Amino acid sequence: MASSSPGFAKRPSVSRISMQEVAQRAGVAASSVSRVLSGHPNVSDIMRNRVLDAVAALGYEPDLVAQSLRRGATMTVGFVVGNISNPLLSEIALGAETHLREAGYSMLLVNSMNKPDLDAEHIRLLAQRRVDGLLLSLASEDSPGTLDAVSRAELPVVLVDREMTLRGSISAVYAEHETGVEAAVRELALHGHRRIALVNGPSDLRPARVRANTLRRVARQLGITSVVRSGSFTTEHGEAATESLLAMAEPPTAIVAGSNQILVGVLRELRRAHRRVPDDVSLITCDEVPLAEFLEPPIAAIERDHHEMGVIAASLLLELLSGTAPRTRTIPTTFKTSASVGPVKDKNEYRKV
Amino acid sequence: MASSSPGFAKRPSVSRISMQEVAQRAGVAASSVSRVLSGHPNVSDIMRNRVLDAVAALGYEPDLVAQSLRRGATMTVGFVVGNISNPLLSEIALGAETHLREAGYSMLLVNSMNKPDLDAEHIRLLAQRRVDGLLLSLASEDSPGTLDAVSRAELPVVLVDREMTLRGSISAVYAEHETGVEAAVRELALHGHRRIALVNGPSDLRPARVRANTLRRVARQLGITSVVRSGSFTTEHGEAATESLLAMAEPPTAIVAGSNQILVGVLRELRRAHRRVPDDVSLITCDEVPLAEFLEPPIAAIERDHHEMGVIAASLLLELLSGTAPRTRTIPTTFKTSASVGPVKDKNEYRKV
DNA sequence: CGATATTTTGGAAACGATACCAATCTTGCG
DNA sequence: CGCAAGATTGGTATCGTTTCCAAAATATCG
Repeated sequence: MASSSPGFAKRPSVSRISMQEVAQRAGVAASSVSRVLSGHPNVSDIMRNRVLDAVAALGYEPDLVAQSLRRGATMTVGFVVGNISNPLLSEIALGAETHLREAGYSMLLVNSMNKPDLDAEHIRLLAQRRVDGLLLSLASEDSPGTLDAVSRAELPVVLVDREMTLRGSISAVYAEHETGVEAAVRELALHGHRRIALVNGPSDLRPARVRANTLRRVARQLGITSVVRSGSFTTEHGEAATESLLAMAEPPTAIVAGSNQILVGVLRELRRAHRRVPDDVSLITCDEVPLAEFLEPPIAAIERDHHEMGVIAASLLLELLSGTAPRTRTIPTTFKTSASVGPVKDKNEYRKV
Repeated sequence: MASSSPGFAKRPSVSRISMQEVAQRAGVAASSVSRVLSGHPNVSDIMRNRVLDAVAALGYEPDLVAQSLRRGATMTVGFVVGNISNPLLSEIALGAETHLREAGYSMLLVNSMNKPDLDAEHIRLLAQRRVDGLLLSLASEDSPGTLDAVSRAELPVVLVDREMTLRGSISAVYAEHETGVEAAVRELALHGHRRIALVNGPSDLRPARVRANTLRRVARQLGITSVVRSGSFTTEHGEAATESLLAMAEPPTAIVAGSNQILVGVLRELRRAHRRVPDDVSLITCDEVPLAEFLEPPIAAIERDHHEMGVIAASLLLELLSGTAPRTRTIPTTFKTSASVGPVKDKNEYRKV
C-alpha cells in the first residue's frame, strides 16, 4: 500500500494522451489533427504526415466518449434480453454482436430476467446512455411501462420475434413459426394422433401466440383436437402442464414443448409418470437443444437459425440507423422429425367427434 | 421518404432536454441543478423543490455520455468472451451483468471467437470507449498482443479462469478444477480403470492446463496410465481425439471430455464406433449440460457454479474499482457420478506395470 | 503580374454535464 | 448591533472532441 518510491503516487499514471498534445507535438492546431484523423478531404500531405507521425510517436488513441458527446452518436446499441443464459438468446446475441461490431458498433447487454418492469427500466437506462438504437427481446409485448419507455426513447428499434404496434422507427425480425408447427402437426396427424397438446409459453409473446394459433388452426382443418397450456418458458411450467395433461380424461397422445426449458419439464414429468416416448406419447420440441441427438429417442424439433436471426436483427438496425424506413423480415422454421414421433397405440382410444 | 407533412422534417424531434433548460425553467443556475441531482449536501429545501419540479415538468433525464466525459468514469465495464453462445460463458455473463448492474454499471459484451487477435483488438476498443474495467475470458493466456493490450489499457481487470502474470490491477476468479478432476479419477480407479484419457482443450488455457496436470498427478499417485489429447474446445477435436484414442493399441477404458462441445464430439465418435457407455468405455464430462440427465446413461460430470463465477468476477471488479488491492478467489468444483461410470470389462485387458 | 478562386489552416464555440471559486445570504454570538 | 463563520448560490472553466468561420496560403487565369 504505502509506496516506497516517492513522487510516484503524484503522477496519476501517464494519464492519457489527448488530441491537444498531439497537436502541440506536431506543431499544428487541434482542429487540424481532427481533420487528418477523420479523413477530411482538404488536408495537405505535409500536414497529414506531421500529424500521423505525432500520433504514432505518442501512441495517441481518440477518446470515444468525447467523440460521442460531440458527434451526438455513441456507436453503441443496447440489447435487452430476457436471460442471456438461454441458448436461444445467446446465439442471437452472438450473431447480432458480431454483425454490429463489423459495422463499428458496440453492444450493451442487459438481462431483464423476463420481468417487464426491468425491460422498461433498462430501456430508459440505455436511452440515458445515449445508445444509437435498441434490439429488444422483451418479456412482454403489451406492458404499458415498456411501451411507454420504448416510445419515449425515440430510438430506432428492432424487435426480435416480438410484435408491438407503436409508431416510430421500429423494425422486426420474425420467425415463421407457422410452417414448422404446421408441418409438425400434420406429421403427427399422419401417425394417427387426434389429440395434440402444446405446452406453451406466455401468450403475450409472439412465438407462443403464433404457435398456439397455428396449432389450433391446423387442428381445426384436420378435424382433430388441440389443447394449449399457456404459462411461462420454464421447466416448472413444463412439469405442471404435463402433469395436468396426463391427468385428463382423454390425455393427448402427442405433446409439443414450446421451448427447451419447457422440454426439460415435460421430460421430467413423463419420466416420473413412466410414460415412454413415443410408445405412450409422441414428443416434439421447439428450438433444438445441443444434446438432443443423443437422447433415446432423439427428440423431433421445430428449428430455426438463431444465429442468423441475430445477424438479421443487427442488419435491420443498421438499416434504420442509415435512415431507411422500418420493415420486417422473416426467417423460416423447419420441422425435423425423428423417432420421438410414432404411431398412436390404440389403448382406450375413443373416437372423438 | 418525401414527407407530406410540411415543416415536420425541420424539427429534429423535441431534441432532448438539457440541464441548462431545467435550470432556466427553475430560474436557477445549471450548477445548482447539478448539485440537487447529485445529492450535494448544501442545498436549501426551496431550491431542491424548484429544481425537482422543473425536472419533473420537463421529464429531464441526465445525459450519461456528458457525465462520463466530465466525471472521467463511464460506469461501464467490458466483458471479452470467446463466444457468448457457449452456455458456460452465457451463464457467467448473466451472473456478472446482473451483479454489475445492481452496482450501477453497464456491460459491453464482445465476442472474440476464440481468436487472440480479436481479444487484443477488443481490449483496445474497450479502452478507447473508456470502460472503467474489464472482465476477461481470453482465448489465450500468453498471446503477446493480448498481454500488450491489457497492460497498455491500464485498467482494473478480472480474469475469468485465466492466468496471466502481468503487473497491474488484476484480480482473478478461478475454478478449483483439481478437486473435481481428482474425485473423478479416483472414482474411475475404484471401478478398476487403469487407462484414463482426457480429451482436453488448449493447454494455454487454465482450465485445460489444470485438468491435465491434475489427471497426470493423480494417475501417477495411483500408479495408473493417463493420456491427454490437447486441442480446441470443439466437437471436431472431440471426435478426432476420440477416434485416435480408440485406435490405440491399448485404448483407454475411460474418457473425460473437457467441455460440453468436446463431449458432443466424443459421443458422436463413440456412437460411430459402436462403443457403449459404460460397458465399453466409461465417460465423464466437464461442466454439466442441460439435457444430460435424460441421456442413457446420464453422463457423470465435474460441475461448478457458473452463475456464481460471474457474480464473483463482477464483485472482484467492483472491489478493484473501489480501490482495493487485487486478489484471487476460487470456486469449488464437484464430481457428480452417474451410470456413465462403470466397472472395467476384462476383455483383452493386459495388466500394465 | 494582379486579382479572383480555391485550398489549407487556426481559433473559437459548441456537445452536456461537474466542480471549483468567489459572491451572497444566513446565523450565531460576544 | 456588528462581525465572523457557515450555508447557499451563481459563474466559469473544463472534460476531449468536432465543426463552423474566417484568415492565410496557394493556385488559376486573363
